[in-house]
Amino acid sequence: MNKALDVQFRDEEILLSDYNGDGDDEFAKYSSRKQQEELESKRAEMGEMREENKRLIPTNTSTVLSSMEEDVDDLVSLRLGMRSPPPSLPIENNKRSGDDNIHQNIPISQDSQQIQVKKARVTVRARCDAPMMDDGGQWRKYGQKISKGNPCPRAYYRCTITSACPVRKHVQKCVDDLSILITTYEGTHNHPLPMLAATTTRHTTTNIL
DNA sequence: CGTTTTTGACCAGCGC
DNA sequence: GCGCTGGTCAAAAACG
Ligand SMILES: [Zn+2]
Repeated sequence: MNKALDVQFRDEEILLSDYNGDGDDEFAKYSSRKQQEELESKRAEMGEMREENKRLIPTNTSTVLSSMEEDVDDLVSLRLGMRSPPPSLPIENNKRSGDDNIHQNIPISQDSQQIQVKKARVTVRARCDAPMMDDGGQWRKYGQKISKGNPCPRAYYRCTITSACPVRKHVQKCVDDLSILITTYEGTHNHPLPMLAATTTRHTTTNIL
């Protein structure tokens, strides 16, 4: 149908590299969410743009292509659009009321594999001219550096929705296509994210579905 | 007046 | 040990 979007989707893969999982559940959830979000955006591009979506993407058309990258190992293989729900892992959705669900049940060194699932890292490649796309979150820039192999500087942001949110993100222009922004989210929020959820044809319920 | 951005300083890790 | 690089801090400026 609408091939439209003159945007050339390079590839739509979700890039998700996860490192230690301090609560992989959360991480997974987060990722899913993020992906979903991205999907929404993408869909928006597709033409299903809804007001809410518009809200997310104000003035720039951003094509979101996510890519998946398993750095360490495939501890978690999340796939956009086709998530495989853990068989016996109901995940209570975000019952983060306590917010510290803490991973007390960490699978003890799974088979001596590297247990480095602690920090979630989600990289999203989006096409947009604006210096930064609005993902619906609140971020405070805390630094900027010019990397060596890149003409463009990299900006560092930190989540300010709550005072103690460990989530950081940094955006950088792609070297190949200056029109593409690479946004990398790192960490997991410890508070409910506003936004998202609306539109949803699906119930707001947290999904996981 | 509170918040965010800007920007150089500062620091830790790494390679030599 | 030294210098380079990437990442963060923090003071001042810029905004609303
Ligand atoms: Zn947050």
